[in-house]
Amino acid sequence: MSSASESMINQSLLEDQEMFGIFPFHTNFTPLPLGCNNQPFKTLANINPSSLTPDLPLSLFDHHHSLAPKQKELDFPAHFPGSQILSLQKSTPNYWAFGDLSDCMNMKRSGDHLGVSPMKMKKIKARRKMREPRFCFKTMSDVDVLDDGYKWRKYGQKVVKDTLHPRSYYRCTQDNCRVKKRVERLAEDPRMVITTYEGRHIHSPSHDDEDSQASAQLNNFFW
DNA sequence: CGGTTTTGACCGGCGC
DNA sequence: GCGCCGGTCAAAACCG
Repeated sequence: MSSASESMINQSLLEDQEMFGIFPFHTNFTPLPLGCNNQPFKTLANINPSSLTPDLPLSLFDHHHSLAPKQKELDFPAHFPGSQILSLQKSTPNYWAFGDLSDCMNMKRSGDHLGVSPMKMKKIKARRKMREPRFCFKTMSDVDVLDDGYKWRKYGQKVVKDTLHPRSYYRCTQDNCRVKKRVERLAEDPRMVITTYEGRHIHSPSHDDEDSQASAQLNNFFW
């Protein structure tokens, strides 16, 4: 095993401990709650709003129950007119259900989303510990792949059981950036697109090389 | 010609 | 074990 892969493991462990994300989305999408729990997602920001373009608002999220010292809550709709909060939920006091789409869906399917047995939850946590940070959300959209400012290469497509629409798998095209996302349509409502992100970008979005100071500033907070 | 998509094969985890 | 299933690989096709 090379030292490179060792450092990759260390990095993924680090990333598991803190999960921040700035997620850009266009104003014509309608983010909706996933429905695992009624807990609203906290929105946080220490970003400079003037660095945001009107057609590409950014949202900053923290999936921990405690806030990082320098973060503060932000009224998103007011702060970014035309944009909407991505509504994401946590399933237990310190665990976010949206962190894993399949768990989320399993809970939903069983009709018992709050009643996950402690044993199962233990398993889920153990498994997740080894994973990159994740979150997912659903939007009403005609297009499958939402423009989030990053460049993606498709590396797979799969028909998942009991769904009509295939799931697509994407990887960030940037060298050494291991961020992945998957996109699928909801079987119950094909107007809905579910996007799941996994990992954090090691770079800012590439809206084709107009690399500004602002994006460099934001770099630390990107996925 | 280089980057991206397509698509069947492959593989590993999990439940039985 | 075995089979199912979701995720990934990789060769070929596609495309600008």
